[in-house]
Parts: sequence; structure tokens; C-alpha cells
Amino acid sequence: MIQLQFPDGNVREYPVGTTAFEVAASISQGLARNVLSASIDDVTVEVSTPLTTSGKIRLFTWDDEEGKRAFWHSSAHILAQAITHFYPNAKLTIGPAIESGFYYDVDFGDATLSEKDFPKIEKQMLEFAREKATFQMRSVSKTEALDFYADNVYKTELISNLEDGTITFCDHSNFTDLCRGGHLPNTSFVKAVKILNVAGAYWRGDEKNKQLTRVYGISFPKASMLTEYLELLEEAKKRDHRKLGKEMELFTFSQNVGQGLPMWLPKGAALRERLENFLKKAQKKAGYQQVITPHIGNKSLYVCSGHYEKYGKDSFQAINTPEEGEEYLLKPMNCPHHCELYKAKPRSYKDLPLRLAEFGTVYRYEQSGELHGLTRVRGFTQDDAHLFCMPDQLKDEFKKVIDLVLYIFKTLDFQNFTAQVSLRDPENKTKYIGSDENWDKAERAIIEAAAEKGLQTKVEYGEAAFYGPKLDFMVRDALNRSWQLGTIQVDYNLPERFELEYKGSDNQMHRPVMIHRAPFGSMERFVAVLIEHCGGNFPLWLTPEQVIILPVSEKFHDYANKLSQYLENYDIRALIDERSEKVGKKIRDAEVNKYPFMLVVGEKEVESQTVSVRRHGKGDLGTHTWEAFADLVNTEVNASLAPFEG
RNA sequence: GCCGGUGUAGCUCAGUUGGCCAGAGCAGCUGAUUUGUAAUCAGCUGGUCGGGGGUUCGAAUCCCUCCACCGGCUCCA
Repeated sequence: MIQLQFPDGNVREYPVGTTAFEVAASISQGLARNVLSASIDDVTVEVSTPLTTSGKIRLFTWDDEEGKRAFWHSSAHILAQAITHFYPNAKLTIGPAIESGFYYDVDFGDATLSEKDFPKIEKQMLEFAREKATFQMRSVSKTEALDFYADNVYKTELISNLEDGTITFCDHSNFTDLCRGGHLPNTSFVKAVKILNVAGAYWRGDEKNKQLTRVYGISFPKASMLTEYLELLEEAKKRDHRKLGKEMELFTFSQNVGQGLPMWLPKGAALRERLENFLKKAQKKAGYQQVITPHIGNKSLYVCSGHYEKYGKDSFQAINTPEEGEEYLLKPMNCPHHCELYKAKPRSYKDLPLRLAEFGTVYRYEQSGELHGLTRVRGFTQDDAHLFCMPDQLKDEFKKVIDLVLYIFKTLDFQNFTAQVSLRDPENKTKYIGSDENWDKAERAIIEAAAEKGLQTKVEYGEAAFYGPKLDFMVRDALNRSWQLGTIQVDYNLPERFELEYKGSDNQMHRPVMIHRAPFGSMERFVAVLIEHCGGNFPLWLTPEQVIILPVSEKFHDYANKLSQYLENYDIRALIDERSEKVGKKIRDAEVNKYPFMLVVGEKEVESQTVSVRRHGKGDLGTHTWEAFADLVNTEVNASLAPFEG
């Protein structure tokens, strides 16, 4: 007998050789029907594997990440089976489950796969699924495995990196794949499948390698779940900032200006200005000083900082002057300029921390395929600041910056962010400048500050900037893509390169430490993600127009104008719909255009000197006096704009 | 940069066995209407069918090329 302990602590005895499926069946019929995957002592096992040792067992269903993973991983096998069915010469490589669905990377040789081929693959997958073939793991020797994949260089490469004795194949139906396991009991669980798209993907993620065809798909245990998922995708597309930004006239692009160079239209510019002022106010309270530096800088500045060596090739090319040999660069970063500001006069320890902030517009030549709406552009404005401090002030300053970032995120209702500690790639230190000692100090400072602030963090190696580690605040867009917004970075290296110093209380010269930080990250990207978060329904304090006045007929335009002026005196942004349309039409258009408040004014309102208030998405709020309405608006604005308590 | 896809009016989209002056709805303009909580009516304007080149008697439609955009990969100071 073996003893299996369940997550609730209960221990039950089973005969040796019992499968996870049989364990599930011993608990309930429902669980037996729904169990997709299992683990013993946190090691994934097949539901059909006879268990021979005691341990902690977990049974996973669709509601568990592990259950979905088994589901999608198994679906990838069926996808591979279907691809092999239609393209016998295609070479399979890897096919993992991902966050939403699965993919398979395939070398199709001379053949190409396009959208037109999706339906037949989907159909074939479902046919294979209906066969109810069981997934059967088996161990194979290295020689046997290499022999099986003699004409597949990719699998051969994978196998040669595995240790003999640990290699397993998975069979289902007539199909065999190299696989380490974690499958559904059989293929029939897969009831709905959709091939989502194809994309190029480099073998092993290295652009020097051959580009394979990556086929993305998703599958579900119920057809209705697929329909729901596709509807969700459609809904998400409606929140896309590129669509809403255009509709709401916030920003635009022009081919004549250039790729990746966003231009802010009046409404967008005003919105951005409100965001900037909001941050400036908080920063002022936190002891920052605003500075302004030029958009270009002498090439030598970036040679000094290391940016030129690191990114010179991928930047806009040098700007030349009539003078022989004089070269400038569009600034890709504000830090070198700010270092020069630091050096504008001798600094004493009494000046520190020195906090220099600038909404600095920078230009980077991003690869064309990488550009994406406002989230990835070639010209953008960072809400940048550089904090120069003494080493013993570092952690405290860092924690204060965390407070500021959290304040910004809270005010804008970004609750679902990930705090990511981005460290050096321990495998490849050549990508970075500076000494191991400095890096260790900087990395430790970030980890400790985040821990002391009680931040839940995720550590990612290889994500650091070339001059220092970062604490990045990642937020997802409407389509669940993750973007870096806020960032805080510790840097011992640029102060060295720029030979920054201050005179200490000991009358000796010392080197300051720098913190680079940008709570929004870039104004462009932040606004993009903000648009998607609120679906274009901005918080009242930010929205381009807060109020639209809807006169019932032309007779009431005078009243509307007086009302508009009154609201303007209260800093409320209002406009009047003076078209000769019916109120129903004006309301409909105002709702479609996402104006937060609609004020209907006609005979009744003129008589009683009131307004009829209607809230976007909520409907009629009844009659208010002018004053009561102004209060209503300002109360809401103030409630969402609590001051920074830094 | 790479792989795959898309490109017709400001927006959403019709229009391919290649064939009359390229269509619709919305938006815009003009006029009528003076309107009470999600679409009043009529008329009009608007497009070198992404740019360029080619095939053809004839191209939005077929071919080549460039550009932009979309989904990924790589990259992301």
C-alpha cells in the first residue's frame, strides 16, 4: 500500500499501482470526470501513471493553472498530429502550453502556412480528438530517440542535450512526440479548438537561427467556452488605445512625419498636460526640482555615458553641423544631461539628495516591426528624474520613490500591476558596464528596499539596464500584453563615468549614487495603457470634456452659454451641442462620445434656473441647481485626487 | 530587422471568371424642422481604390516593387 496525502491534510491508503485517475474516482464521480492532471510531491505525473510511492498528491481540473496547462499541452500534441497529417515533411520542434493556449514551432520547409489553412487544421484536430486516444508515456534510450528523429535536426539537438535514461516519448493514436509529460487522460477532453495566428519565431529564440513558423492555438473542454473567449477578444479590441485614441481625437500619426512618431491632438495634449501637472505637484511635495535640457547633445556625452557604444548603431544617426567633425545625437536618455547639471557647480553633502526632474522627450530608433501604437514609439517623453544621493541615503530615497509610484498607480486605479526586480543576466555579464561590486550593491539595495516596502516582487534575470538593475512596474493592456510603465533604477556606474562628486562632512570628496526613475515610464505608453484600462472613460479630472450641455432647442442657447461660463469659473470643462438636433439624438451622440455629464436645458430649467443632469452610462440623475451640479463635479474630482503624502 | 497578414471616402465596410462615369451607411456641408433623456427629414460634397512600375484593347481586381498598418519573433537605454 501507498499513503497519499491530499491538500487538505487527509491521508488515504491505496494499493501500489493505483493511478491518479483511480484516486479521483475514489473521491467522486465528478472529480473523475474532470481531473486533467496530477502531481505527486509537486512533480507532475500522468493521470494514467501507476503510482508506486507515497507522497502528497494533487489533482488538477480546468480551474487550476496546472489543469489548463495539461489541457493545452495535450492540445499542442494534437496540433502537431494534424500538422504532420497535412504536411508530412514538416519538422516539429517544440510545442508548449502558454498563458492562454498553446503553440507549436514548426519548420515547414518550402511550404507556408497561412490563415486559409486554419479551418482544415481545426477540423482535423477535432477529428483526432474524438478518437479518444490515450496519451501514453514511455522511456526511450538516447540512441533510440536520436534514431527516431534522424531527419529532424531540431529534435536531435534537443535530445542531445538530454541525459540518457531521462528521455521520454509520448504516444497517442499513431502519433509520437518527444515529451517530458503532463497530459490529459485522453484526447476526447478537447471539444473546441481555434488556431489563432501564425508568426515567425526563431529557433531557440535566437535571431541568428533559422526562423520557424509558430502556430498559435487555443482549446477548451466546451464549445461554449471558445465562443466566450472569442467574444472576450472582440470586446478587448474595442478598448484598443489605437482605436479609441483616434475616435476621441487624442493623438495621431502621419506617414509624412514618420513611423513611430506620435503627435498629440489638442484633447490628448490637454489630457497629458493634466497628468504632468498632477505628477509635478506630487514631485514638488517630495522635494524634486524641475529642470529643462535640450533635445540633442554632443556625441561625446553619450560616449562618456556608454549609450553610444551600447546603442549607437540602433539610434538615429548623428546630426552634423557645418563644422568639420562636430556630431550631435538626438537624446536617447536624459541622464547624461542631468549628470552635467549635477556638475554645474561643486556639490556638498548638504545638497544631497538632489532630485532633478524633467519631462524629457527622447528619441530611439526602434526596429520597424516593433512599433506599436503609443506603447512602442521612436519619439516619446519620459517623466524622468535623477536622484543624486549619498550611499547611506540610497535605500531611503529608493523607498520614497516606491511610495510615489504607488501613489500614482493608486490614483489612476492601476491595481493589477506586477513589481518586477530586473537583475543582471548572470550568464552574460558582458552586456553590462561597471564592477561586480557596484552591481551587487545596487541589486541588494533594490531587493531590500522592495522587501521593506512589503512589495510582492517577481525577479527576472537579464532584464536590467546596461548601467544598473531596475524595479519595474508592469501593467497589462486590453489584450493582456504586459508593458513596463514605472521604473526605478539604482546606478553606481554613471556617477563614476561622469566623475560626479560631492564634498562630505569629512572634507573629502565622495561619489554619489544615482537613482533613475519614471513613475509613468513614458507619457505615451502610460496614456495608451490608461485608455485601455478605462476603455476611454477617463477619471473625471483627466477627461478632455467633463460636461456637454444639450439645449432642447435654439431658444435655450443663451442660457446654455451663461451656464457654460459659470462652469468655466469653477474650472469645469464644458461644451455646448448647438446643433439643431432632437435631444434624443444629442444624448445618443454624447453617450457614444463618452462625455461624463450631460446637462439637458430647456423651458423648465430656464424657469427654475437649474440643469437636468445625466451621467454617462448611468442615465438621468434629476434636476440640480447650477451650484449643486458644480459641487457634484468638483467633489468627484477632489475625491479621486487625494494629495501625495510623501 | 525577420515570418505571416491587411491596405477602397474622415470612420465602418460592399465591389475578383479583369469590362458601363467605383458603391452604401455614419460623419461633414446646405436647407427644412425648434425639438424633453440613446438615431427628424431632404439635398449635396467627398475617393489618382496606399505609392510606383508592369501585363492587357481595358486593372480596385493579375504580376513586381516600395511604403504604412495588424499579429508574432528578436530587440527594448
